[in-house]
Amino acid sequence: MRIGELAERAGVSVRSLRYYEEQGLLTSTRSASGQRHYTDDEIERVTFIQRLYAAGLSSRTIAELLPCVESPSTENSDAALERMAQERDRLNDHIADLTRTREALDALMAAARAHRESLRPPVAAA
Amino acid sequence: MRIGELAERAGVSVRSLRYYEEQGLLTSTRSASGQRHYTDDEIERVTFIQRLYAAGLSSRTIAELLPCVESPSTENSDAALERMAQERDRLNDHIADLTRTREALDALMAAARAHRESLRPPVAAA
DNA sequence: CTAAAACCTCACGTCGATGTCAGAGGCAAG
DNA sequence: CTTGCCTCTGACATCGACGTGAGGTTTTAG
Repeated sequence: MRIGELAERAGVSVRSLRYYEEQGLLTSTRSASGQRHYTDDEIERVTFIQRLYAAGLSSRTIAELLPCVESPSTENSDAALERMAQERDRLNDHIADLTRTREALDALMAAARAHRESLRPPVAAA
Repeated sequence: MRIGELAERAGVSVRSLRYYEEQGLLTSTRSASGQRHYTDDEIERVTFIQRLYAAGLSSRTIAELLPCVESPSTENSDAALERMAQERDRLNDHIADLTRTREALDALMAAARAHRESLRPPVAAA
């Protein structure tokens, strides 16, 4: 498929796909006229890239991890696996932090609701 | 305390504190010469602001929520509470997404390790 | 009193993932 | 062949939370 179709099916912009290629996250075969062509597998790859971006990884970091995804355990595997564990730990810490923040928001909302109910007469719970 | 001390105790830069004030997230009393002064309470407020930034909220969104923190249930409380619930939900979704990503990373690491062990002779687990 | 350190207000620089525009070529349908 | 849509490269624009430096005042330590 060509770049437009991949973009639509993966739910990203054409611009982003070209950017991923520029960053070494994605490859494409070129037709004689220079147009990029992709296989269906690339859809999954793109969504995974998006997932890593959403997890706060940079292009450079993703580029370090993806070879490990492609071909498990080549030469780089040792370093890549360590890098991966490191990013997993960072992500884990981040999740814990966000969870605490969510709890803080919950507490604030509970306090606000309680305060409001202390003002209005306690009608049947809406 | 003055801005430098608050910055150090809250673990942020002086620049950030001025920026927060510019965005309406933080207030300060000014001395005759124009220097900012803060109370101990502001430390907690700043760390909470940082927490919200880490949760992916923008300055503008934080500015909408903080009044609700300051004085629970003023006039704005109804809209602010809804805004808060909305952000909590967004955060919740984000946490779920990150958790899935963490699981994906775990799976990848497990696969890489398994692949490696299938090559090297199964020595005693290091 | 004096020098160092902290503070003030602009205001421009940065970084990373994308948007967007320009100018040119490719490809299928009528 | 032409019309219209897709694609190409290249390059500048954007946005948000700061970093950083200039140029000047205030506070503090000796």
